[in-house]
Amino acid sequence: MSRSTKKEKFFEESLKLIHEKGYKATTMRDIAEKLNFKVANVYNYIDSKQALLETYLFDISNEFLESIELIMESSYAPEEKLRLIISVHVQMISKKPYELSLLVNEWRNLDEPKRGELIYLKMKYNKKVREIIIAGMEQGKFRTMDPDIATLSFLSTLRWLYDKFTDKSDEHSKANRIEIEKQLTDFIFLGLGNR
Amino acid sequence: MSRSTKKEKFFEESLKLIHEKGYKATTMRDIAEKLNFKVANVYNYIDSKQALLETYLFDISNEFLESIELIMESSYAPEEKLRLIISVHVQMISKKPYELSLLVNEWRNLDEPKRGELIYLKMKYNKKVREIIIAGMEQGKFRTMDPDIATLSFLSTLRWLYDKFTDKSDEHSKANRIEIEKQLTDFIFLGLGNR
DNA sequence: TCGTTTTATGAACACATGTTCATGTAATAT
DNA sequence: ATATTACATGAACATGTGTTCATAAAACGA
Repeated sequence: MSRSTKKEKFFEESLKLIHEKGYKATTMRDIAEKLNFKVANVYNYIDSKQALLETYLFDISNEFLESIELIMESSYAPEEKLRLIISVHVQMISKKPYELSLLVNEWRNLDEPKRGELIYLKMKYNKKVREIIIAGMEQGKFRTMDPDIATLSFLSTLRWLYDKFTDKSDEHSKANRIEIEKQLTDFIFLGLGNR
Repeated sequence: MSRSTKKEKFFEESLKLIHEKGYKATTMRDIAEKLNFKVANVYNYIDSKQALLETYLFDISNEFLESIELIMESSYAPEEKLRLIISVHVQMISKKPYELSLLVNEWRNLDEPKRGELIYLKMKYNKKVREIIIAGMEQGKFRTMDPDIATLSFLSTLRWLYDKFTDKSDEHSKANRIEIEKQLTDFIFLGLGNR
């Protein structure tokens, strides 16, 4: 097993464990056992359990924020911006479904002050989406509706996607990813209704 | 403080604690402290921590399933059925937001076999929604799209509502509840797009 | 008032868990 | 071949946690 692969394997397996059992329910001994070594050795890979969680959450959060900031600063129209956001989400989820799962489910297990920092990042992200939606309404491109509910609904639709990619019961190809993006975009802009 | 109120208070405060800290992170001592008594006394209200979680999760699940079964067995058209489901969700969430939060976030902390049982109930529910959506598509009332994505998106939009009702930063009246239901229904059937 | 139920407590136990440390072996680089 | 880095272990510690038990006030119904 090559050099960096060992550390990668560690982060990969730990991530999956935390995803499936939850952060609090996953013990350092669980992680060690999954990797076929003893507890003490875990600390050659990471400083603490808390640091492990932080790594996953902030890495993925920052990656997300960078994307949305680029989109925000572009001159695309609101509708195009939302399309891009959907696209980024689907790409991200197809590449890092377990990280996304943690971001949804485990952020509150962060200790302060990291917890506050992450909440701040999340709020920042939500506000940007909200701005885009409001802009779209003002330009008459989106239906006029409560901006909070619109934002919440939009984001909710994207949040649960990781389910489809962490679920081992079926396989997903790249072609599938593109199709999912289309399906989602249609749902968000057109809804379930027929015309 | 009257007789049953004491027990009610116990379940109410425990519920809020678990909602805000998470099941694993909430200790029996936390609960005792919040209610101004000592740990041992907790066991005069509930048999075990696990039993506490089970109570919340299965009560709310069954309540949900009863509703959807009535809806399923009715002769309403698919679109009306979905409208009813949305309505039930919003009502439920406005009445029991914390229970709903647990159902979304804490089900995996159940020990087997209860965990499996709850997953089964959830799948049962999802399948029924899926059936309605497929029926609607076949009757040409809904846009034709991937039924899995449609189902997932529909449910996702409803799942996160508890956020709005557990968030202490703003107040919610009954009037608000009706309006939220309308907003959500429109989002789901019409999407964000203008016509 | 007396018996019963409800509500409460301190003390203790058994076990799990995050972490440290001193030490050892295997792999790699120079 | 040797120095350095990566990977691994056993043992131990401090603390946290769910739970039990014997017991006692307090509240309540008769």
